[in-house]
Amino acid sequence: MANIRLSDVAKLAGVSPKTVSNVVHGYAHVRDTTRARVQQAIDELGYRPDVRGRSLATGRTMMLALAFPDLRIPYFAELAHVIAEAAGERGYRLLLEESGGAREVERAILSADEAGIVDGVLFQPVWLTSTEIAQHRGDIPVVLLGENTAPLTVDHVHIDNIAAAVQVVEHLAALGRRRIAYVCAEHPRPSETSRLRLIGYQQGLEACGLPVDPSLIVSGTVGNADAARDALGAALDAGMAPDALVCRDDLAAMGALRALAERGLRVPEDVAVTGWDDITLATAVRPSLTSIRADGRELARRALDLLLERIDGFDGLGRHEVVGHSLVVRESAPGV
Amino acid sequence: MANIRLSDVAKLAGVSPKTVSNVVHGYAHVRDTTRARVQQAIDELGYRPDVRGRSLATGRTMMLALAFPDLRIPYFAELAHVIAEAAGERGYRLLLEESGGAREVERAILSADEAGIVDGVLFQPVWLTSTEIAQHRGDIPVVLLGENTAPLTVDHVHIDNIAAAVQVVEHLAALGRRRIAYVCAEHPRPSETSRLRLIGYQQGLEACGLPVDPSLIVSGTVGNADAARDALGAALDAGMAPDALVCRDDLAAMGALRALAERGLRVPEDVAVTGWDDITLATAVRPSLTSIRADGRELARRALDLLLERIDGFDGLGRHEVVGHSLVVRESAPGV
DNA sequence: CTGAAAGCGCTTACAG
DNA sequence: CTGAAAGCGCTTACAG
Repeated sequence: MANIRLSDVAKLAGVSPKTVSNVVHGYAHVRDTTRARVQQAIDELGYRPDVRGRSLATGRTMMLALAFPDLRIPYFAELAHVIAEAAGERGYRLLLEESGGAREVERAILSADEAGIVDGVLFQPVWLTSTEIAQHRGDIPVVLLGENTAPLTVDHVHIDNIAAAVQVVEHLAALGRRRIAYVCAEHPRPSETSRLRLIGYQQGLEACGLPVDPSLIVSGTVGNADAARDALGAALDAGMAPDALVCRDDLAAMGALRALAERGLRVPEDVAVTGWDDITLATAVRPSLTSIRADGRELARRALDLLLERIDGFDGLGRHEVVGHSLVVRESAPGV
Repeated sequence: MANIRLSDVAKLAGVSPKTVSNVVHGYAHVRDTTRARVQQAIDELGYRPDVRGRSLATGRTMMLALAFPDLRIPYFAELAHVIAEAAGERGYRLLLEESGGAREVERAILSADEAGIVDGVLFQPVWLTSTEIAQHRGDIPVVLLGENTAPLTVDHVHIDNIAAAVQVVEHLAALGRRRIAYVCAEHPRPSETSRLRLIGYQQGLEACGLPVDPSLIVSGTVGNADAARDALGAALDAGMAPDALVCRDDLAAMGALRALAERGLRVPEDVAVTGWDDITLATAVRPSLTSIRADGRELARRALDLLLERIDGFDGLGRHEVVGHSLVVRESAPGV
């Protein structure tokens, strides 16, 4: 069963390839009778246009890549969903690429040794430095996502992590909490995301007139609830006695919830807890999580707009856009 | 900055396109000096082969699609991760397509009105019937995932849902539980997945000599922890008094945990709870979830093997393969 | 409003 | 071991 080509349709309908193409793309200025004849030939043969031919001819693949650490981390899966949806609305398919949070994979993603797969890349790096990013993927447009430092030449969309962290600390301080710990800080070197959240945490403490106490910083692996549970558990057993926890993300918060419960500490009565990302399951755990929520749809919209402008030829300096966030208050750290 | 083509490399190296192609693909039988000269030209020009040209010429896109309901459901995100990894090992990229669990989108996925995007499709349908599936996607090979009924002509990989559900019930019965409820059954019409799990649930009860009590079936929306919490909560408030819960999936189990805790019921002392899928977060909640775990890597391996055989021209009847599963015992329904 | 020709970037027999 | 030619399936100016 050989594939049916556009020329087969043209032959059957008795028109030129160009006319078939016009009908397929719904161009105006095709005589109605001609259009009907072509459409009938298409239906009769079961013709389905081949995107490779089109792509080679137009130079566009109508496919975008989204590169990020790991699909198994709920925040990224949910982000991918939103971006795929937004891309679809703009006529683009979305190809997901997982870096595994590995520096060399991130580098490989940017230096893509094959061309013609996607028209542009949305990239959320963890480890790549600004300089490395500057030498990007052939000449495919790239827009950076997340709280990294972006080179001057590259577009970048993110939320204000520092402000969000300050907000979290202020919320906890307003609840009367004084010994506000941070869980987990990556060890030994924090990612840019972690760094900004830590800065905001410290800034928030200072703004509230609370002492910054290094013994309240819990180090540990990020992106893993069980690791957070273990790290916090060890800290608690070693005598740390916080009355609130700023968790780096909701996964850490979930692990923290376990560690606290296992030690008979009540949330929020004894220890208030906040998460970050507001993943779907934040409302499913008990107590439900107070969390920082980025405006995902807005993030997707802005990032895509910037990327499509690049694809359309915009060649100016990198744009840096800040997307809104909010503190969603739930049981784990209720309002006053 | 026009793209560099293979012919540019050929010209610079002073060889034919064929030779460049040979070098790019690492074919043997290219003189070493020639290879070196070509490689130097490639590096010098920064040549990156264009996959569309290759794809058009070979007929292969080296891309596969994975179609399923929703990336935001942890089980699917984790499945996608495993399959993407396995596909990568075989030299294929994976394109994700979300159906949103909508029948018409599922149909559109299978009848794909564009050709040349992927070489084959891994498809986990929710609503499509066997007959509808039989008329599939142009002539692209399809392998079905999950517990649906597959047409005789289509390959199919799944776990034994009925046996797994029986196993769950037997585990709970061995703990001495007698009033084992099921959460949630889709209302009004269950998906094939739900149907099989319900059958196994009933079969398990009968095997254990326990009465099948329709009042212990909680109906509700699937794939949403909060919906499960509300549905179970309403049932409990209406007087249902189970001593164990077979939850349709881990999300339902998480919702159930909340509903129980909110009513002062202890898990597992008062009510034992089991989930299904063994998502990563199953170990993060408290109590951790006893859950059915499909062998995901095996599932990915078998499904991909079948699909690649089809792509290579195998044209026999549909193969149906059953992949292993296990009951992972944790706190929510411990061993005896 | 429609047609004929060239080209997008590769690979694949077929010669040599 | 390497070359020249044709073809994969589309679209895009350019004519008419």
